[in-house]
Amino acid sequence: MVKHQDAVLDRTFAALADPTRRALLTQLEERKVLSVSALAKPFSISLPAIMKHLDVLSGAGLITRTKAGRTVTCRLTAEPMEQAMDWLNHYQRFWSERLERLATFVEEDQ
Amino acid sequence: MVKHQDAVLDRTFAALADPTRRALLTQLEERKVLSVSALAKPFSISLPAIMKHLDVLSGAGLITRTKAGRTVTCRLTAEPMEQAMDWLNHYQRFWSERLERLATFVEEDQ
DNA sequence: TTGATGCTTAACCATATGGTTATGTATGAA
DNA sequence: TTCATACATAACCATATGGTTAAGCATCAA
Repeated sequence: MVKHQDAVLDRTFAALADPTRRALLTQLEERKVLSVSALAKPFSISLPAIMKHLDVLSGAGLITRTKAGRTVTCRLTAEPMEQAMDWLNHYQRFWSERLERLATFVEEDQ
Repeated sequence: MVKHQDAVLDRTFAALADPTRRALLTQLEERKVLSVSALAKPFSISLPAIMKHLDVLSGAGLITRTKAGRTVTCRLTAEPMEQAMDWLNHYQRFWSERLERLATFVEEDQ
């Protein structure tokens, strides 16, 4: 059942592939919680466009939204990023190997 | 000039957002170099579909293709993944902080 | 209660994405 | 030379994506 994990990576990487969405996440990392309108303010695109980005982000589980009165506050839930990191980490080992092999080629040690 | 780096992340994350492309990269990590047709064999989709995925991967700089005679061999170039890792790493610090704060709440140490 | 604020939904649009089949081109083998 | 192999290109299709404007619905303040 790798399928489910696959879908998580699909949604996580797809969510991270847009600069506006990465900027939204960065905002949320700097100032812990923000309302939807506060999040939207720095951007030149319309509110509905921001809403769609937030839908994608919460669909990927990267943020959570809680409604209090008429304002919705967003906060990071960075856990899915950990899975993305784990996947990429596999390849970090690949570069490391390449670098090590290069190093071994120059000087012999164990 | 963050714009250029932005585009690299766009293309890298977008490339990684597809399970077929991730599978292709995994193939290339396991068996160092592979021809296009060898890469395509395990998949049920058509060769042109695979070719398009390879275009995306090399467009993101994640693979390089070299032609020898009539066969094209592909190999990993994992460097752009490092940038993706760096970006995600920023957020790993965020989780770590949260976990540390939780830990500090339980037991006091420096 | 009236109106502004904060978010949501709907309808629409252009372009991108991920796939197909069909056809073309160059190379290697017989 | 002839044919199969290995890859490339073209034309097409359905759906997804990222944006818009317009309109709607709660809620808080006056």
